[in-house]
Amino acid sequence: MSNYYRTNNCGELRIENVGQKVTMSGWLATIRKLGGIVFATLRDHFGVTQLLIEDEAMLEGICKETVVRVEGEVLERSSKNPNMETGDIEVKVAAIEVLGKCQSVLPFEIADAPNTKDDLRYKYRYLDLRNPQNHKNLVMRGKVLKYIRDKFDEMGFLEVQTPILTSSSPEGARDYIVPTVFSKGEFYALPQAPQQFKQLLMVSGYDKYFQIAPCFRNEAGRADRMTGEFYQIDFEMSFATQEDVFAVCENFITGLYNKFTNLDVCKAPFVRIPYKEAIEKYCSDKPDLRNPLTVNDVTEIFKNTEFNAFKDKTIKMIVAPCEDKPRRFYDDLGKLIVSYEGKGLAWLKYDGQEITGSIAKFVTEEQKKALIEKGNVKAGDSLFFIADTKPMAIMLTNVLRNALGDQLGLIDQNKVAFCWVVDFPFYEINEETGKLDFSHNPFSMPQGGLDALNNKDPLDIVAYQYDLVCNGYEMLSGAVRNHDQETMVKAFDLVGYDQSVVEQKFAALFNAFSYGAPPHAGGAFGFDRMLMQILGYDVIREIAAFPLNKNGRDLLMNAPSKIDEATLKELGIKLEDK
RNA sequence: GGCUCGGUAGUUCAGUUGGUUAGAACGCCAGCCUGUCACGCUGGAGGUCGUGGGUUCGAGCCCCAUUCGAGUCGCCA
Repeated sequence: MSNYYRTNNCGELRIENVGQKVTMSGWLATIRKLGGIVFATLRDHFGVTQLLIEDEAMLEGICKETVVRVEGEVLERSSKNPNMETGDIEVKVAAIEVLGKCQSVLPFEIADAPNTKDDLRYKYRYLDLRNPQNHKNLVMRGKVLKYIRDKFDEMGFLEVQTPILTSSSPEGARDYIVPTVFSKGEFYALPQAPQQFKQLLMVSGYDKYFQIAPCFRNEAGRADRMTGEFYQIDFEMSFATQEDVFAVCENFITGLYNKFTNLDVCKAPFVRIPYKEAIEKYCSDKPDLRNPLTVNDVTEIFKNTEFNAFKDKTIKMIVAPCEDKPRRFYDDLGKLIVSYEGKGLAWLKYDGQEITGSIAKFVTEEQKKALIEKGNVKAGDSLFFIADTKPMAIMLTNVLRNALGDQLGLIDQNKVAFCWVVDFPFYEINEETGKLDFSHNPFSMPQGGLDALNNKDPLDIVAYQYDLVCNGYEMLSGAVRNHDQETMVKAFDLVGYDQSVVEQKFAALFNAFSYGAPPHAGGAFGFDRMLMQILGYDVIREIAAFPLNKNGRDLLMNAPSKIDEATLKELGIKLEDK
């Protein structure tokens, strides 16, 4: 492409172009005046090229980040810069034209953008994105999106766009609601996920669907969780089993990570860990398998203890090599546990001969022996104990395991460890009501089907429900769906809902299943979180073009914002006085 | 909604037990400088210390309230 503005972009000129007359346009990234001679750099989407300006007067009134068009000749540099792709050449400028003026004082320096406070960066995101590293992240996002579309296409999936304006869903997160002039007092909701639509597409016979789907949840964000809106790689397959889904995902995800990272990606098929085992072994349903530490349940060993802190508690133990760790190390871990509302952290040390430590005097010789055997304790190991109610003990032990792995340097940052967590329980006892409730997705298929629902203890039923976990992050959640009306009615019956409730709450899907639904299964990857990991960030907003802050505020466009009285009236909305 | 941390120059930060005129680096402006690439040197401008109260002879610093931001818990099937 060659036009008035440019014959070449700022990233492409090399030594073989020396002697050519060129025109280039871009932003003046740096200006270095040496007296009589000026070096500047010109930056665009493609790269950076050095300009040589022999008459300082040509830059009169022009400051950094001004958009200019320059004409000149490509020269070989007398002092080359091996750190620059275009570092062998420079363009000797014959003429400069200002295309876009710039203020002399910027809110922050472009080169230093990543070190600026986030709120300022997002208010001036268009400047922040000029920073070459930040700029590249968005380019990578585009490339990853293209890879995903190509790959799913290649695997036989059809991309279908499902509605953004839809109805409020009765479960899950809070919805964003949207008023309309067509019907005062009624509202659309933005989809939290295209769940029902994609299942309906299976009923329509599209066989394999996918979508890079915008999803909306009216909940506050976190460092690793987008506020408001985010994207899922959503897919569904007809006539597919759980294993078919796993094969598709493993093929896709290993290909993706191998193409876009230099990390050591574990080979497919990935380890499958039943939910129950994950909780026992790691105290987590999303274990970081790079962390070699595992959990021992030692409740039995302390069954008759006189130690008050352990009495009638669930007691979990982690054994970790902590030789040479100072007292402070243990105290800080204790503080961490307390910050999660734990009572504290008990610990012991083993030197090969003796067991000592904070709670040693409360532990009998017999118990010490049993602990050493149970935890396969070696000289130099420390034993950490969490004693609490069962749910708290599990939560706290997970915190402890992650902290130990991190602080003892046990986690290989170069590795990508995937695993499937499978066989999630279908039902659980609701903590508040004490009644039976769905533990996850009421639409997933209970293993054993109708027969299991009729004949098994509900708490023993597991679902064809699965999570793909990567380095401790939940990367995908999915299920084999329940596509049978009778089974669905029974599933809801067990938690006390009669058929009318199902018909009412999930009318479209329930009705559709009465017109011939294929067995189907699928899932959805969290796209943003995946990309964050691929690009090596731990703040998810970094990899979105124009992110909301954690409170859902768009600092650049100033959204959400008030709307005028006339519009409100048209929508039939009255605001409460504050 | 709870808890923790933070808001001082355009930016990133320092600011001692409360005590003269609130500092540094980078950036900006001016001058000098012909091979820089984090150019260099000299000088200069730039601050309602988030906001509102209070304590005190005196507050960037202590107290109360409030607001904004970050992290986290709740929440996110």
